[in-house]
Amino acid sequence: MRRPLIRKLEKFTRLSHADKDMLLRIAAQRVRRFAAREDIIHEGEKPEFINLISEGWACRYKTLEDGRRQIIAFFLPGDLCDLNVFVLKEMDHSIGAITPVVVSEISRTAFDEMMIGHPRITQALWWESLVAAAIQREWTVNLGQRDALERMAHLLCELFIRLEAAGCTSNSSCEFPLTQTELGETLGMSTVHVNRTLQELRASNLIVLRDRTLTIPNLQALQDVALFNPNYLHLDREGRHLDANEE
Amino acid sequence: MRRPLIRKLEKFTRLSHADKDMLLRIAAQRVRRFAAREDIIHEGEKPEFINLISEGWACRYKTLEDGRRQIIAFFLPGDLCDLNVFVLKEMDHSIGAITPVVVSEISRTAFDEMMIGHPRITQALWWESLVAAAIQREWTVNLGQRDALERMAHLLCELFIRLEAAGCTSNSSCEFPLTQTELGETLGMSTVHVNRTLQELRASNLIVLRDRTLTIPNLQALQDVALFNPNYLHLDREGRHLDANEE
DNA sequence: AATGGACGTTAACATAGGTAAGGTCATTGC
DNA sequence: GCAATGACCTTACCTATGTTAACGTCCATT
Repeated sequence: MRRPLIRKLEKFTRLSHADKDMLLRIAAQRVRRFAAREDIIHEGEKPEFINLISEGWACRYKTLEDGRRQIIAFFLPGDLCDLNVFVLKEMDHSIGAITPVVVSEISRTAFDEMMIGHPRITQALWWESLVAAAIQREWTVNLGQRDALERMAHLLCELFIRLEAAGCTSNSSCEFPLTQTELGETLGMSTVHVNRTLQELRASNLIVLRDRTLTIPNLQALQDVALFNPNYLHLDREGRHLDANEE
Repeated sequence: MRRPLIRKLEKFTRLSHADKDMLLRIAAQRVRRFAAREDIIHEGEKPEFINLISEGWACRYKTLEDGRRQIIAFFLPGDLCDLNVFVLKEMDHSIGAITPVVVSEISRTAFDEMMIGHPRITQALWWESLVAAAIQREWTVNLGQRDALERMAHLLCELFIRLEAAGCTSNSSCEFPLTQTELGETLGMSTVHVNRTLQELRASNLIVLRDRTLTIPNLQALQDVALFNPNYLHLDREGRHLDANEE
């Protein structure tokens, strides 16, 4: 097992054996599987669990009355849905599987237990949720200011770096299950223009994308095209905040 | 004093006198004033406090290397910056005043104290931060899927309803200090097109905007143009989650 | 009263990106 | 084997929005 969550959290802080055991135990408690394209939670439902994506890709999305769909976020292996979601009465959006997905449901009690007994995990989870918020903000910038080519390049950089943090890349390649339609729904552009844009990135040798595999031969070059600044992912380990709970 | 934070939190839950006193006391501890256009926090700084906007409007924003600026969020009276911000090493964006602004700085200790002694407040603050996240998601939808007219209408609906929750409206009017440039930086469009779009909304009698005052004669009509669904603001009091901490 | 800046407005023109339509290729089911 | 489907790709055409450049108004400053 690749344990993407642990792998990712360790980008931020060191976890003890007890911490890691706890995380593994919680992730094993209630496991559910979903087929590709299936909804994990529907808009309007009352959330009962925090969902942890253990395997596969999922997304948040919202659909307007007239059918337009916007993908709001991607969940990659090791990603969690909102920690505090219990506070809300109902979901204002849906979460759907992109590939076949394995999800661990974390109950409120299990979560509270963990918060009390494992301050290191708690802090790491807050970090992870702040990073998720930072990503959402960066998407706002992406949609508001960047043109199609920059936007696409930016998304690819972000996904690649996040996959790397979860241990889901090898060299300069990763699995890339998104269809051009989904890319369009993410970046606010038509599939036709997604296609044009991908062609352009291919022609400049910035990406190789074939058979659901993405290769980025020169990440820095792609970042330059995208005006990509990775600071919002807060991945530098120095960022951790050492406090009295230090073991 | 209008106490916009208390007013807003009471949209979600009932607060005891002790709760309200606590909030007032914390808000009075460290007060700072900023001039219009002044930065409250710069990208790159280490955040030391949670900022509460007591009076005036502020915004989060990010600037790309080449100067393009995107406003990522607005802070209206009663709004808080990220609760958990202490966890991060440095700000990945800036916060700037739009109007002259009064800010209460909340220290980590004050915040922790409050979390321990006032579970009702704690819960209400988590609610407020989940709503902020929901707003950010809705902005993603706005920028990704809606055209200029819908986008503008949507923003105006959201701001008006949020101001209402903070007690900053009278009838169908509110102060509206944003310049057309700032609207453009928010909605990802040129100032010229902002102007065209506002003209169009005026011509349809959907808004009156003059002398920094916005009037929305028929909010429902504006919502219809915007495909605006207020559920993401989670303002219905029934939404509160009553748990063992009930007093 | 003159100057300058911030903001709003308008017009003429340019273009990024949308729409519609249709084609290829692989996969699946009958 | 053939129809149906879904992903991808392409072309031709069209439009929403950007760009540039004027110009007007209102204030604050001198």
